Amino acid sequence: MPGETVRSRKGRTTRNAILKAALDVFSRRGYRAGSLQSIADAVGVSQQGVLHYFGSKENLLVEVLKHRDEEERRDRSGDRDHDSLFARTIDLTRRNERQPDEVRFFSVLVGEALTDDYPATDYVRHRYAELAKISADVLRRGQATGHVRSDIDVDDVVALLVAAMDGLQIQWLLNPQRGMARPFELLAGLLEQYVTTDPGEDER
Amino acid sequence: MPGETVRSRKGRTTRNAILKAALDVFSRRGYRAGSLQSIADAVGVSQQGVLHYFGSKENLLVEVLKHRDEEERRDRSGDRDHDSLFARTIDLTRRNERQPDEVRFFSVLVGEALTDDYPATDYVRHRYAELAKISADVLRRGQATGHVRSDIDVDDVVALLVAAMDGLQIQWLLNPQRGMARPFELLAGLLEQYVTTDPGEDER
DNA sequence: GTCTATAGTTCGATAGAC
DNA sequence: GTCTATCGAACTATAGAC
Repeated sequence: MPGETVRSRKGRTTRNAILKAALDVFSRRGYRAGSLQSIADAVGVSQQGVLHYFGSKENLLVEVLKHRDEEERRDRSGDRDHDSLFARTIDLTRRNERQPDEVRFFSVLVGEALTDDYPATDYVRHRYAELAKISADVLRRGQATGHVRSDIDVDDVVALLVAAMDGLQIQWLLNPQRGMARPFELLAGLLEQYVTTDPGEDER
Repeated sequence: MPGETVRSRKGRTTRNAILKAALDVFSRRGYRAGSLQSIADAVGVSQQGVLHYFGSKENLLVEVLKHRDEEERRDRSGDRDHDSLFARTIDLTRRNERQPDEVRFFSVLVGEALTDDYPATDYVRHRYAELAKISADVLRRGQATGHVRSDIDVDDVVALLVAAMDGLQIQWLLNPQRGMARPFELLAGLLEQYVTTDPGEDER
């Protein structure tokens, strides 16, 4: 049925255009202050046209998050297993510096997720938990193979690494002149040394 | 004129009650989503009563920020000059763990400040610039007295320190079980060592 | 699939009585 | 200093025509 195919193709592209516009609007205004009308205007449809595809504003946010998750998984697929956690995270920082809209989208989202009655707080919490688990597992594998000291608190290291990335993103978004890379590489270097070096003599 | 005094006293306490309620509402809902009505309800006045004292919602935010700045200055007044930057920041972290509402207020505010047309973006930018300047100056004084290595980038160290604090606050607010102190003390220890230790032999 | 019309809220702000 | 009344704007969502 050619008619069906054409209609569904058109729906697809419009749907994708809405997803892209929604990311942009939510990035520039946040979810709460970003209106369906402004998203619709960016795509060239009516506000009701947006709701036709996604049912509600909240569901639109959910779909934007799913879409971003998929694209992130694609970005990360180039990660090499033998790279250290810190080398991988530096790569991520460099990639992020090339997509400020996506970084701002998440930074703004996290801020809103700290407030009450926010539809994506559970998503954000889950996202942090998952990222911490993946990162901690990398370090634990290093401990198993003897590449990482076994007397360090892996969770503290991971929390610090993730925190630095979040905080540097904020500073970078507020003042893009200074990049994120150098302070982050400073931390990565210190942590790399910290997790691999033997403890001092007083510990043995 | 006793009448005048009584009236003005009443105004003062109501005004302060509004400031306190506004911090609470903005902390739990953000500035944009936090309504004057909910602030008024918390104080026990009408929405117009709030506007009587502050003129506009935006001005109310400005006054809340001024009020917080003063209280912070008071908190910091106990800082001892001979403490290192890192010791002072650890103290700040511990103080912050005792006032989650204030921490959330600023974390949410910073997230909103990343969006367009936000009335406090300049304030937030200025706040970061000032904090960075004060912190960098402490390290530079250390360089002048020989306590801090002179071949390190002070700005990178400060950016990293501030970033870690911001990021750990986010994680703590999302999941209060794990405190901020331990990962932050890990960083403070690494940085303390980094800024004071001599460079490796390859540098001399 | 896209539109118009519109319901139903909520919000910040102004005017003016007491 | 605090209130009631009210305006005007913005927003999400539903109903239904084409």
